[in-house]
Amino acid sequence: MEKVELIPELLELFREHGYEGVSIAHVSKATGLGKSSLYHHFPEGKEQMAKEVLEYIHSAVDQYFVLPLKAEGEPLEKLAQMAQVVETFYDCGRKGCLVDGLTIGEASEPFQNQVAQFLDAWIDAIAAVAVEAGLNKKLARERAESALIAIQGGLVVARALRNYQIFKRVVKNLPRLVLEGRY
Amino acid sequence: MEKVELIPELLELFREHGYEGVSIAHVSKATGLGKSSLYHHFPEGKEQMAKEVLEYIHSAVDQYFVLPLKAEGEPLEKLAQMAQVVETFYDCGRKGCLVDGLTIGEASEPFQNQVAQFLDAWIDAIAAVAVEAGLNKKLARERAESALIAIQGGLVVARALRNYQIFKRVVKNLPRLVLEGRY
DNA sequence: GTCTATACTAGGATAGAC
DNA sequence: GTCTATCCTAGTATAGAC
Repeated sequence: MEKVELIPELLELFREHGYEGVSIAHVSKATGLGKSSLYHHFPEGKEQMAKEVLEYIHSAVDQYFVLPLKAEGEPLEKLAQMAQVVETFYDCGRKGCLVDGLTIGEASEPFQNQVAQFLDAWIDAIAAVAVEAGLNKKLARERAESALIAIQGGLVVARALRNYQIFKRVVKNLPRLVLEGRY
Repeated sequence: MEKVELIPELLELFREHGYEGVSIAHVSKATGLGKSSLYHHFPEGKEQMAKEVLEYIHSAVDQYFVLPLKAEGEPLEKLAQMAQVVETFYDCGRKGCLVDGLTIGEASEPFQNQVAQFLDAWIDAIAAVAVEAGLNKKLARERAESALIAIQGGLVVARALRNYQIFKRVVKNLPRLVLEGRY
């Protein structure tokens, strides 16, 4: 098994169970590799696993969210497409999020910078689209923040109530939230 | 130390570290009680601790959020007061939330029902105020859900970016979010 | 690169004295 | 009701063979 195939597997584990909820034994079972093989690929253990997952996520966010938003296109249309990808990525809200799983607890402290980085990059890209659509900079940033708040909050509330329709509604309204300020 | 004084201490621990992030040793240190004393108060161990914290939170939500919203008063005014209490309760977003901490990971499964219950009670109370203000039932429910989504998402994003102004803005806009649908 | 075996630590929980 | 001492399991990590 190539290391590059390991990372998406680890991503699923971390976003489902959070950092402290994932044990090497879990990873071993999920990947089919023995503990020693895992330490061969990740000599610094679980912390390194999380860090490499975050690098992977950062580049995925760039590829699937940031770059398409920066491409040519109608603002509303680009946001609608982003919403589509968000829905898929989070499996309609069932999947949970790294922002959540990797910021809770003191064991998660080493990841805070990386999490903040990709989140900020995403917010910036949305804000740029809002500016493109005619909003002033300050308002654009606020709306972009609100979009991420809606996504993250939608994941938390949908999971807590086990009602994934809620997440679908949130995602569907994302373009309007950014461009009109409506939910 | 009375049991009733232990619960708020436990609440702080769980919302800061999440369920799996809290160890009995942590609890012992934070409360000053030895492990055996803790098991005297909570014979079923950590799981019981979390459950009693959730009971405590449920009654706190009733007392501080649900009842005031059900009392006589202007809808906008009642929501503004709720926002005030939310800001205090979460210490301007610094404190983290049980909905988060007690729904991540499989070890948290026993708490899902309790979490869903108090969250739902809170949403219902907000929706009732929205109906009072003239919104139809379906829209009122959606706006109330959006309010909780904004609170939870605000906590997650503010913590991740370590920018607590974001949470303050979210909270300040809560009444408008519910009654006008604006952020 | 993967395995088995093993060391070591931390976490959850209990027994029994005071 | 609290303590010390102890048990057991699960978790992290490493050694060394193949």
